[in-house]
Amino acid sequence: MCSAPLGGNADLTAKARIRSAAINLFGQAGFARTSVRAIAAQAGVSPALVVHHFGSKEGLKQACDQYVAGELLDTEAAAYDQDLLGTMQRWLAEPAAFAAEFDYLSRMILEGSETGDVLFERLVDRTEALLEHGAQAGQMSRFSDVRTTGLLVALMGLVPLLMSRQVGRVLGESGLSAAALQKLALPTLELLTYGLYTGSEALEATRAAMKSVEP
Amino acid sequence: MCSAPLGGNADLTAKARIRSAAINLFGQAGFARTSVRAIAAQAGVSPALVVHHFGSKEGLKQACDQYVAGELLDTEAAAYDQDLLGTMQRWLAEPAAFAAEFDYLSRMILEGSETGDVLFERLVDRTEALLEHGAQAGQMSRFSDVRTTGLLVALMGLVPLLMSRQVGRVLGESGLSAAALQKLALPTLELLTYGLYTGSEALEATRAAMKSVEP
DNA sequence: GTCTATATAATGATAGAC
DNA sequence: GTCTATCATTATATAGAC
Repeated sequence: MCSAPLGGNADLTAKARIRSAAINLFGQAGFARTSVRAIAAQAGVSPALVVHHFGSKEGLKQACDQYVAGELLDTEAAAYDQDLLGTMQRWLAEPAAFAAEFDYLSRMILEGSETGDVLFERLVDRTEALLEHGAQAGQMSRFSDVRTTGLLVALMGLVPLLMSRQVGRVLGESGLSAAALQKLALPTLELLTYGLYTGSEALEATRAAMKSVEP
Repeated sequence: MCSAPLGGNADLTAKARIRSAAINLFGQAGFARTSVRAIAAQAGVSPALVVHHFGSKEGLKQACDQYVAGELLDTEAAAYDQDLLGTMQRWLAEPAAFAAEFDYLSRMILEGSETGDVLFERLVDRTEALLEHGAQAGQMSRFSDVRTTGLLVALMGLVPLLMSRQVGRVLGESGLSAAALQKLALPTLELLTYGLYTGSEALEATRAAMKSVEP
């Protein structure tokens, strides 16, 4: 609510317009495939001004990283301390006002920026804490390795965002639209509630296989 | 077994050496960040020869796509018709002889090549079939939307490969090593066996929330 | 702060000799 | 098939006027 969605750029300062354009283009095409010229063109300024404000293309990227990470953490803090998966899905359900930021976030995590790595690790931390809390409250299963399980659950929550193109393709939607999320919600909950296997044969088989290797 | 792992390149033809170098470098750094010159250098040939054999950088990429996809499907066919998740984990457990191909496969899926998209859709198809078979045999749960559940399970199996860097980071391993896979195996099976939630409250809440939106 | 003009380097691709 | 040499384009970044 406090953060202005991108899009109506006319009244922003040139610096903010450049950053906004960069978030858009980096998010759409990735860092390497996006030129300073293209960013300048979309922002309606000269290429030189981009460098003047951000030092270099790399500097611009880091500014974008910081900005998006900040937006994310602010909004996250504002939206009570509920689980992150729910929070993210709430954002995603919004009328795509934050679509550009989410595309950028996806690139940030996929293209290996330091800020993205830190953000991801924080997500795993929170998910792990969520699992511990849920287990204590009796609402969630107890797992032998909570850290790794937290990693897996965090990945499950994140992967539709990271692979929005393929998810959209399979579901017959364009990207991670509201309709696509709608289709994902129930199956995700079913899978997390019933599990995939009806019995523990697969699990026991894996346990046995691992014991025979590890002595 | 029938496919020669990369690495010992000395006895290959120049064309094969170029393709091998390209798979390595594209897999490590991505398509846009890898130059034809760098590929030529690693293959020990001139940049011009790369273009001579493959027409263009884009042509080289498509040749790599086809090659890796072919390797994958061949090996897949050879390894009886078991489930893909198991097959992939078996490959991944190999002493990293196929590491380059897997890095490339990851790029292929993440960077949106047509071949990668087709490969992914096939993976979802197989996973869906696996779910149907498992449900009929009584070994797997029945889901309201088998297609979407197949998508989710396929994503779960694929995501450690696609995010090997972050997974390695969190697990204290370098990338998706054999040790990292070892750490992932049991928690994955636990999650798929017990599910995350002990009760169906979360599921029912989602069902209710969706009914109130959809009419 | 913002521009035009330009330096400098790297890129993908071509021409033609061997 | 393979090379050297080179072209044309594009990239990031700088210099300096306004």
